[in-house]
Amino acid sequence: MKALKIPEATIVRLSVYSRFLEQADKKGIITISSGEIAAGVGVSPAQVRKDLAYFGEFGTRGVGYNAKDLLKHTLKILGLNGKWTVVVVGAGNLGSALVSYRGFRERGFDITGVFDNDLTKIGKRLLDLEVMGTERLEQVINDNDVKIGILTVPASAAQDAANLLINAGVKAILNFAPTVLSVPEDVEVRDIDLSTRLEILTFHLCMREK
Amino acid sequence: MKALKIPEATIVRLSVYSRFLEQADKKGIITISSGEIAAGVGVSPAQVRKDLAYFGEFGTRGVGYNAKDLLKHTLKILGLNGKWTVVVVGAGNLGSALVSYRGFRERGFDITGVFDNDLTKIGKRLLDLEVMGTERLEQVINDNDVKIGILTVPASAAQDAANLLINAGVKAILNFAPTVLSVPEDVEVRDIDLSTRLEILTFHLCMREK
DNA sequence: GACTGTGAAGCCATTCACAGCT
DNA sequence: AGCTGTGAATGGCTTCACAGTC
Repeated sequence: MKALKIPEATIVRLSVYSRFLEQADKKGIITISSGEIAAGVGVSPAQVRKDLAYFGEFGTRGVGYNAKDLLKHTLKILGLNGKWTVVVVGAGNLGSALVSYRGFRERGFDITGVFDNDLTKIGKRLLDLEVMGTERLEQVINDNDVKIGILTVPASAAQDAANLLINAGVKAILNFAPTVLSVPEDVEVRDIDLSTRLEILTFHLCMREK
Repeated sequence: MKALKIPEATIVRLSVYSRFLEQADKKGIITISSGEIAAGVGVSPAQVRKDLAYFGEFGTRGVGYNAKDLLKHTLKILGLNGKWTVVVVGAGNLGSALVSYRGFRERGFDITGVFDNDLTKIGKRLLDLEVMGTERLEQVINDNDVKIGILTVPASAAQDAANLLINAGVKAILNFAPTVLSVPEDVEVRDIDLSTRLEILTFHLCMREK
């Protein structure tokens, strides 16, 4: 079992398999084959087997995988055997929506702080949290051992906000601001660029009408 | 120049180049090189040239690209020379946030309807829109020639909502529900799975501490 | 001298096909 | 007979390197 160079696409699919296995397990399914998983998530059976094989031998030849077992393995691989505390910087519409997003909690993510430096937003209540000024960012991050930050500030404020997070000890950033962040190489960044996502669709719509 | 098989990654980058060029143009920059674009968006100069070359010869050897010109080309390629009307299905926190998301309007996307079948949400005001019941979906889509739908409903409701959109004539769906949609092959779907995005980060955090 | 456009090379991910178990 | 695990083949994207142009 060698965990040397794993394709990012494999990790993305692993997350999807993991959720699919959760459902299967809930339905009482005991044994599941690569073909069944593949059909459920829309990839090829060979892809499922290859992806899993990066991390070990979880199945039984001639039989398949034990659903509950494989679920545990996928969660472990993704680092989801435990809670993660997360902070959100940017308490606009998007940031506020993410604080209430159930999908995060269901997968073990706990948002422990929301920050903004807009005075009109500070003090606003979101679920059981109150929007704080960014001067309290460092303290909250230290107190709760936060390793992950979500950035939902305007592009113009994104680099500054990222620097605050990084200085306070955050090691991973999910960036919704449509801008390229520069960060030290021990910090992981992934972007979610909402407009770009829509533009992929418009591109294809245009292609088709030819 | 033939536009036969263009990598999805190229389209994603094109969207990023396009936004970068908008900023450059705003700053009064007339001429820009592949190296400058590359530095601005974090890719290699060769990648920039290769991406652009899929669609034509936009530059001048020995000189570079005309910023305004190239901007226009990229927008045209992405289908952004004009407005796109969009509907949002699911008026929860996330759907509501997207209705107000400025990034969409800045790139020519106009949200013309928000729908839900939760009676407590119908009638709620979001900017200049009022949340409607899904029975009015088809009419709004037809009246406004809507080709794009954004899905922000729970996973359990996603396939039904997608079917409504497709039956009404929508040809592209941006799906935030963590589930695999089945759609006819003339409909484009792209997923944004927020939890998966975070899980990529936790995976890497776990790798690192070894 | 500087920079684009592009064929060729290199690299990485997916698919194939089959040996190995049950 | 059925299904996993995997080396080999394939396919596709990125990088290289240079000819072509200003």
